[in-house]
Amino acid sequence: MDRFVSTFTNRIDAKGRVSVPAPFRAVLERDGYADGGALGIYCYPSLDATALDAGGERLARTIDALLADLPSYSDERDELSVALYGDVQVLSIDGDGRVVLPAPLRAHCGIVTEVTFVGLGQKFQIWEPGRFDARRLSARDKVRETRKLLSAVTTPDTRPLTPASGGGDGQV
Amino acid sequence: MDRFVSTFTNRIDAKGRVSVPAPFRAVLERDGYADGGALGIYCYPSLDATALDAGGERLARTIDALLADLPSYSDERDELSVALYGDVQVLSIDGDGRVVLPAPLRAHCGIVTEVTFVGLGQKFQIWEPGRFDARRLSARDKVRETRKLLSAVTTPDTRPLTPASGGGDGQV
DNA sequence: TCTGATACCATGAGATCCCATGGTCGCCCG
DNA sequence: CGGGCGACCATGGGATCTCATGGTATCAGA
Repeated sequence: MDRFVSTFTNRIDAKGRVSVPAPFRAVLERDGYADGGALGIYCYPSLDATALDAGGERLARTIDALLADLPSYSDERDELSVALYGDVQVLSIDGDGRVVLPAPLRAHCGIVTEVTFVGLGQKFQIWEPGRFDARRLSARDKVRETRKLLSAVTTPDTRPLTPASGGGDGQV
Repeated sequence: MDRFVSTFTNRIDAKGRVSVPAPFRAVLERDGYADGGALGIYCYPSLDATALDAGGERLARTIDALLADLPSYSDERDELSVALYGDVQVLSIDGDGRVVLPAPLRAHCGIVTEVTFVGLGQKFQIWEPGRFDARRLSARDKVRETRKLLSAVTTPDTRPLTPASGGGDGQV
């Protein structure tokens, strides 16, 4: 399976366009087409970070799967759908491999002139470079602490240790 | 599969016309024709929310399927039929991609000059922008609450290793 | 004839596409 | 081993087209 891996920082132009890193585009192409025939990415504000979450068709299917379990015509389902689909934007990738980041999404992460793409395996995130730096540092510390904790205590509670990941993240 | 995704706010004119967002129209076109050859949408007041539910042919078939499960001539089925079919209107889309929202439907959601279209995957909803804002916030909170539950249930497989990422955050 | 509704037309702003440029990396040939 | 050639990729700008929105004309029913 192809994954989104490593980080790239690209410049945003006056029209709000950014090049999606070529390796990410390659993954998206295998992943399916998110924009009715053309290549595109699903993108939405992260719930607990000042960043955007993004991915391809597979990400969308994950959301489908979440909602499929809930009964049709329940208010609960509608409400979750609002958050899961209502906040999502489909950014279509143009012939040059770029997407337009709409102003509201940029505002959510404080993006001005540069954006950092961060591979997270199944999906990737979009950050303002400065904020991501800070995040990265604090996350490293956290991972170290956690590791000590885990090795000290014999029973790792809930979740398997994944070296680079600080928490149980990963699917929508 | 095509989904209704993201939100759009459009202006309503003196005749009660609104443009259906172009991406939604694209989905409807693939979805089938709801108005005997011309493009149209099924639309009815939401059961639980001050909004309208709307969709194309697929939505209609979903309702059919729902009713088919209930025993014929049962009270429950009759009630549900009335609730689901009784208030349904077929709004036909004109050559410019607009529909006319009848006054009763507008009244149900408190719509005056602007309407917000919210993609919910299989269907979409029509809101008065102000009321939708509130709904959106509560929906986001709800997802936050439900998230652990969801990820516990739905974690497929794939916890890919993400070398470059420090942040173990960022799911939905 | 009057009224309400539907279809047709016009326009401006925003988004999309296409082409051009510069820089970097890898490869091949000298 | 070094130099040069070519491909790929990020970036900028200009032209074109789509879309939302307002207005006018046409039609049917009352």
